[in-house]
Amino acid sequence: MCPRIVDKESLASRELELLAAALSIIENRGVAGLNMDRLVAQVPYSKGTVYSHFSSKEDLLTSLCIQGMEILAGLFRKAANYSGSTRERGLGIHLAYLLYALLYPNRFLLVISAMSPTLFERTSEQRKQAFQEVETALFGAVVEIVDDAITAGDFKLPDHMTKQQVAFSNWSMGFGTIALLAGEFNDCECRRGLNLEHEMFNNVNLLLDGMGWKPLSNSQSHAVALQRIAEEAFSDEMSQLAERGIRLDFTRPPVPVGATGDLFG
Amino acid sequence: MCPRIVDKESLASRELELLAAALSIIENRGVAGLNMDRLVAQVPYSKGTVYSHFSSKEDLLTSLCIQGMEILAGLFRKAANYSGSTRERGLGIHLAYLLYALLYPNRFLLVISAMSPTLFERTSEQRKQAFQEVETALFGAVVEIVDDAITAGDFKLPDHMTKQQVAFSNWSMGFGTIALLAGEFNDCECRRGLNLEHEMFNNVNLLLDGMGWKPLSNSQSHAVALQRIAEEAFSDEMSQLAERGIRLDFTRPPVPVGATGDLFG
DNA sequence: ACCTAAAATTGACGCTTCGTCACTGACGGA
DNA sequence: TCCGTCAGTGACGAAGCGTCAATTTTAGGT
Repeated sequence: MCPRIVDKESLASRELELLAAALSIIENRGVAGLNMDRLVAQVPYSKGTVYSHFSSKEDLLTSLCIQGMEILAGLFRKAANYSGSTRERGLGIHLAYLLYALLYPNRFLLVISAMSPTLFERTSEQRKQAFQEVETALFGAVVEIVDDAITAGDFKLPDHMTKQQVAFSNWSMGFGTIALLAGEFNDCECRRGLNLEHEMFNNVNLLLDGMGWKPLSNSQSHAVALQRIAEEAFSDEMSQLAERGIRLDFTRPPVPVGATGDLFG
Repeated sequence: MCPRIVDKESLASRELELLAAALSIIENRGVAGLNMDRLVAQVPYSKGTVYSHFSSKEDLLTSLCIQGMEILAGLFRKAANYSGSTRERGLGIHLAYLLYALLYPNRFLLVISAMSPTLFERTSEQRKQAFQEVETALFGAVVEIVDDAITAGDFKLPDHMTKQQVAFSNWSMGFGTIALLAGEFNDCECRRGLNLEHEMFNNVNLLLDGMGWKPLSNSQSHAVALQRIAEEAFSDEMSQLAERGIRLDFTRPPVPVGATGDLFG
């Protein structure tokens, strides 16, 4: 009359195990290479058990997505806690986003997939809600910095815009830049010569200047500030990147000229 | 020794027929609802014939994507030919992008899907090349306007940036804004109260101001200019939208306040 | 120690969908 | 009339998803 107790803890850890296995499959064989049979084969549980955690393959992918956004939230927190001007902290948020995309490219691509209804409409309601919660948390961190900037007088809300809208324009720019440049799969002529970290901060600084977020950009000064944030707030992430042969140096002159110069005249 | 002649023309028109059928399935039952058997059932050709046009389902989707980008290229041309200041023509490009996303939401979502390797890595080489060609054409149209702006003296290339990079930052902002707001599927709290057309031009004007593209923004004046471009260069598209109950009015005050105000303080 | 019943787990199976390939038949020349 | 070629066909094999009847495990109750 008193059957097995559902041990919440080991249940959660098993879910992590499943997610880790799924991610490793994706890393080895691409998202298309992930299928439930393969996952089951790689893990000491049966299909039924896997399906007791995730209502569908898409639910699993969304879950992986959420996990990634939680990592990103941690990075955002580091940026928000950085002691510097509000503009520097704003740059820090974008740096966090950039580091996330470079450290976990597969996870970033999953977010893009999650925008297509195909994926999202087949995830469980519960999971969708979790997704929105992390998203709100991420967004909230940005709004907070905008708020601080207003309080500090570094920045005045543009006409007819709310804090939320300002945060959103930053999000749009960050997301758009990374989405278009992430994934080497698509090395179209248009993008030849473009370099993710440089375009990211070119774009963001133009935007922040446009909204009058002080101190305004003198590319060189911002490059130096950025480099310091990277070293001080994100030393771990920077060295993880370095281990993979990716060395970010924001003080270096922007683009290795060539290749692109002639294309568009 | 002289078997059936491959009539290039009817071959091309059959391809259009297939694409139209595929799109109508997507419109009725979503991307997930599109499958090759259903397509074959809806069309007076057999599976084998369909597969002689498209090497895989993904190849078909990419093809649909390309077709959409060609439509977009047409809209870009209208914007580029508009007789007004270079900044107005720049706004026109973004307006074209917006109209495209509103008139053909399914096609826009396909572009997003196309960013995920899952889709792209399974399309034929030939199709990939076609994709890059349209993309380059689209991008070229933007670069051209940037060039005109420099020539006209409306705008000075920011330090260390090329025309290509400036065009790219516009693309990032436009794409990011639409991608995050398109698709009602994802109506997270963060986005409540945000309105695609207003955010689009808030964001773009901030960016253009940031790069010093004259005349600088006085939101009201730009709103009026935008409204005129919409009416003069895109009257067809505007009325198509109106038919579907979507009335764009850029001179209206930005956001129906409420809902969002309290959420982030 | 043994019984019992609910919960947890299993994996074979049914179903959908993709893409192929052996076949058909239409057509023009010999 | 016969032949060779090739567009077109659709039945079929392979692969993957998700289910559910059967089995095992667990922890009180006796």
